[in-house]
Amino acid sequence: MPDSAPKALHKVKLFAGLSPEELGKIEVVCRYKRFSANEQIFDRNSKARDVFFVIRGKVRVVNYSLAGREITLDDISEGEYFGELAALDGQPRSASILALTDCLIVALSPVQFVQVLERHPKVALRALRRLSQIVRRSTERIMDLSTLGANNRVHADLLRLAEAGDKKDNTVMIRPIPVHGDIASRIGTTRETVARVLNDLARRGIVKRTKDALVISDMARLHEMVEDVRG
Amino acid sequence: MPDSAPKALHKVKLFAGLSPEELGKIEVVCRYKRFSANEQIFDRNSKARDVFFVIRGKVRVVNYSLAGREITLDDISEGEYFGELAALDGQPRSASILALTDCLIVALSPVQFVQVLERHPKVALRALRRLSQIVRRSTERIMDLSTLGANNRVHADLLRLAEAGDKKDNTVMIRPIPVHGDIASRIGTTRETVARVLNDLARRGIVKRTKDALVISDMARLHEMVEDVRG
DNA sequence: CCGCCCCTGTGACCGCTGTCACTGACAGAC
DNA sequence: GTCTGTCAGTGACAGCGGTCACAGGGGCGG
Repeated sequence: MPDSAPKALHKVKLFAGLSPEELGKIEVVCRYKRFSANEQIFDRNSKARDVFFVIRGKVRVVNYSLAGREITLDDISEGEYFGELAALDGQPRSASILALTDCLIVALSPVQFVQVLERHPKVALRALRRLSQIVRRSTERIMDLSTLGANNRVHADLLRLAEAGDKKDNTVMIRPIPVHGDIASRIGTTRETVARVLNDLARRGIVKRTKDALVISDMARLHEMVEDVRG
Repeated sequence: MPDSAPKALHKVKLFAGLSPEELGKIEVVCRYKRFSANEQIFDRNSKARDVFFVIRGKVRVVNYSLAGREITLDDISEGEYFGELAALDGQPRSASILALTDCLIVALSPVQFVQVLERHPKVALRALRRLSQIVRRSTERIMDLSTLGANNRVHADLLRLAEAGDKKDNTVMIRPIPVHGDIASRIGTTRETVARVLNDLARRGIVKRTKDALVISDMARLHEMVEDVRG
């Protein structure tokens, strides 16, 4: 067992507040796994039902259209988890998981997972809140896809990225510079469209691309551009 | 208190398995409400956090774009509930609720709701499974919106409607006949597009409209039509 | 320092589909 | 029976944006 084995679970926010003994009991029934960047962790429709906790690294929840188009559903960071859906309802996996970086993951069987939830109401509540969050994000996305055009979706996505950036009044630095293809895959359009929109915004002086950051210099105007067409 | 007051909660599937006394304890802290068809039950972004159980009637979860376009997110029937998101995470409501028919609803405060979940792990698990189901449906929808054209989304929606219809080999009766505008609002397109697609399918002999049902006479072909363009 | 590969920028084309503007059916109200 | 409102069917049109095809550019391994 690798050095990181003992007490990897203390990084898992879902289990915050559990006593060390309780954590230990869970830990002994977990299996450790390592994945390298770009490795597929599991595939949509596969049969296994384990829940996976990301101890180190970052993974992406994706799905592919039959045409091969890749749609990003979510990114999952250290301390979070994935695979609950199948563990909870016994259905096949609803999406595929891709390691974005080298990862250390621990896997818990569905039966054990459910036991933990039953024994620790606080944990169950935390799981409920997380699913709530996912539902909220999904419905926002459905609204965007249903009511906005492709270029407004780019604007909306920039605003979302800006949430996580270095804010300062009307300007925000987004770092690292997002890859166009990634944005496209999140919002359901093409790399080309993203590039065109970004350049259009640059020409209007709303965003700027520096060496290592994407700078939104006029958040207010960006906001308006989304609202306008929604209206 | 109306005749339907005593023991309305036994209709709520979420609480299945609770003893009559336990149910009673929950029931006494509930408030009864009636709504008429087309009445707004609550609005997106409103501040109240109650969970609502549908005792009789049917409601629709909707959202409106700033342009006024109505997007249907889900329909909720007797025995189900809505409003959990806000109750769980304290955020504003993520969507509006519209009564489709006259309804009898009981409301439970967020605090009480959470207490029930904490005291009854089985109930919490059921809630988790329900959210899982919602997440699955949402991601399917996101995939459809991101990868399919408008008319293929109509095909896909017909297939979904067919799931709930009278199946018999290759033909399915869908009753009552869905209103075009409703389909459009679910899949993010317009009434006109739905009409055109349906008539196109009729001309090809794949669906037929009878007095009181929409008959899909060639499920297989319909399936192919979706797969083809996905591929 | 040379290739290579991944990312970006842009033009041309054209098909899908949303919008607008009507017509027509049907059903319930009075 | 007539009126009115809701739902359905269809044509014309234009514009968004997906697709294809290249041209750079910058970083990294060897």
